[in-house]
Amino acid sequence: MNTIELYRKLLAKLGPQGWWPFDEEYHRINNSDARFEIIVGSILTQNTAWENVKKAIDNLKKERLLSIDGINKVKLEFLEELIRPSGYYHQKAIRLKNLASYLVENYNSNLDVLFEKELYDLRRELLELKGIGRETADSILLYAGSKPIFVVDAYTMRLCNHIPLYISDSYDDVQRFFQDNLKSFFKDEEKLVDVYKELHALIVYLGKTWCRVKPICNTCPIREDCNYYTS
DNA sequence: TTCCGGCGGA
DNA sequence: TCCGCGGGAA
Repeated sequence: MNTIELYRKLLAKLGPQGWWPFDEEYHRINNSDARFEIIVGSILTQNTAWENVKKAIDNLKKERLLSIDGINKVKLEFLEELIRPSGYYHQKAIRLKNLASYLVENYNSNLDVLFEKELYDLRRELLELKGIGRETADSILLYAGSKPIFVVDAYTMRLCNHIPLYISDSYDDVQRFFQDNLKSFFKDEEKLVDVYKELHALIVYLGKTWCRVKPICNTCPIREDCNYYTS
């Protein structure tokens, strides 16, 4: 079992996951607000079930506040109220407003300028912001910016240990492992970005459904390749 | 009760 | 490295 096989097997068994920006809606309206929505989602979903994030995003849409200027102008207390379903709403409201004001002041609310920056320069820059750690920064870069960077999360770590695919507790090491493997196989950068997007989504689904803290191995789609099940 | 597409602070 | 943050659904 290697990263390529993992990708192929998960895609074959589970199908494409339809994460951003695979939705037709995001292809159709490939504008700044759509990209900003991905950024907002990546912050709201921090340790939070996606269903709850959707409610928060719907609330923002309903109030027509799901834009850089909208978040920048809205009162903090009202923003908290709108995003309450996504949990941690005090800190997440502050994180959103920090980010929005940062985008207004430094990029004149223009995400195209933001994503023109070199990948790792921009990554360092995003990590400076309060409320954006490695996973959130990488989600923003990959899903909103279509930059070639692989998102690692708790599921990825667990899966790597169970198979085992690569043993490490280091986010950076696991990320480098996936990227080195996949980019040597998928030479075309656009394809590589799509693989990064899809594989992370597939791993999340796998982790949410089978490879949990208490794994449900007997129906897991990759149990035959996993040492955790076969031993 | 558990778990969720983490993060900052100490 | 551990802890608080937090609502919603199973």
